[in-house]
Amino acid sequence: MNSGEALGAGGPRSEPTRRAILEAAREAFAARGYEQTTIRAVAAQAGIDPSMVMRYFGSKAGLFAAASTTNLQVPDLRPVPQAKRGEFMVRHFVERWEHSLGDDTLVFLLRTAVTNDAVADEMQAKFDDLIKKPIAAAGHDDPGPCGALIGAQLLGLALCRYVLHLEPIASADVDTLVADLAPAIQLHLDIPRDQLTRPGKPPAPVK
Amino acid sequence: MNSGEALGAGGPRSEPTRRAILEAAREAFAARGYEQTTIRAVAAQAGIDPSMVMRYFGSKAGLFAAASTTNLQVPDLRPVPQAKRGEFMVRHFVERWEHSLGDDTLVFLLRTAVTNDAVADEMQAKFDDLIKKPIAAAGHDDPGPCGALIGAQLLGLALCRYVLHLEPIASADVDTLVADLAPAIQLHLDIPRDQLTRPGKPPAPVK
DNA sequence: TTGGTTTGCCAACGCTTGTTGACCTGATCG
DNA sequence: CGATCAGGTCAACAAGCGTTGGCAAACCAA
Repeated sequence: MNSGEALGAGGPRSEPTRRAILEAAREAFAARGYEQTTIRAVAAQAGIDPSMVMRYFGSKAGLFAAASTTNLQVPDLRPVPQAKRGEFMVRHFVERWEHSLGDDTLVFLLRTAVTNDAVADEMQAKFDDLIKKPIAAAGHDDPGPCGALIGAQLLGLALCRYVLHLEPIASADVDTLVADLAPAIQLHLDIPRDQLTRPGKPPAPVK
Repeated sequence: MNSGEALGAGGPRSEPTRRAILEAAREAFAARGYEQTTIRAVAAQAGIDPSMVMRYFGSKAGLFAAASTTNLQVPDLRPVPQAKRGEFMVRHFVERWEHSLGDDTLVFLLRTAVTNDAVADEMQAKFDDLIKKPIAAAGHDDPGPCGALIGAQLLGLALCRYVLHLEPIASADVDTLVADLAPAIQLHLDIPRDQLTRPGKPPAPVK
């Protein structure tokens, strides 16, 4: 939209405020979702005036876009032996999620992706990078459907544990979770995909 | 809060309007979530005045509560042979979700449960009835963790297919989905749970 | 010291929201 | 026929929202 990034505050002296706003924004977006989060509340949490948020990020949407750029850590499956890749993936994501509870990135993304279609698209791209690409790089035949199935399972876990607080998943410890989910993930990595998620397969309606 | 349900319109002549409001409300809540849905929009869709919604349901929260009471169909696993129960459960839920796209109950619940804690609690109770109870009735040893894991997987599927529109899950046909997910569900039904999700197991920290 | 730029606060704008109360209308019933 | 009353409309309220423009103070280069 805008070419020059002509936002109000660009000087080096404004960095602390900028970071305070972003931190408050991420926390608020994670706690209450996009619509329910108010610029006034973010500004109050950051200890400055609401108009400052506008000067720094242009609009509420701009603030959200700035707050949702995250540095993701992509797992490398290649050195992991085939039979242990399921467990490795589950542990990788769950441990990252556990440690990122400070900045709330995951809940923040999940809460908003569900309400906001643009964020949902962005999340799809993110999951392609995070799941399908490593699977493809590890030499899997069909990373598309396989990655989607694994992604669905991990997202379901995240949803139940961090957003819905569904017991006993919400209060299980990490090792238990990994032990429980690893076989199912491994199954999707191992299973030969002769008849599975492919467009245009010969229809064989059971009913 | 109120003891006598003293809402404005209770006569039999108001039934069509009441149903029109509820249908419009479910559609709107499913499409846009709780906060984003306005009483004015619901009223317009139902072809009446916003104040009528207040007379019928008291408040926006009351409208939501009325719109979210649904009749769920609990699967009966007992006549299904053990080895086919995974496939049966996946098919049962996916087919119900596919056919309920007319009234949007599922998306409606998912969208709101993510933003609204009270709805999340309600959803947990609903999933207990829908998943854990049938598993327990079928004689499973440990329906709690097992049901939660299956629930997480099914919720992940629903989230990816109906809310996030994650490809290729979003546009896969039902039979493909069932074939893909059934083994993983079956795995959770079959697996012996010696070391799994139990509180108070001896801690064996890997790290 | 001077002068311009940056950082910030304040007060207000226009708008939408949920909600309310006064008024109309048409069916029902004595 | 006239009274009654539920079902429905209309206009307005107070509150909260994102957003804007003006103005004070702090900073830094000259």
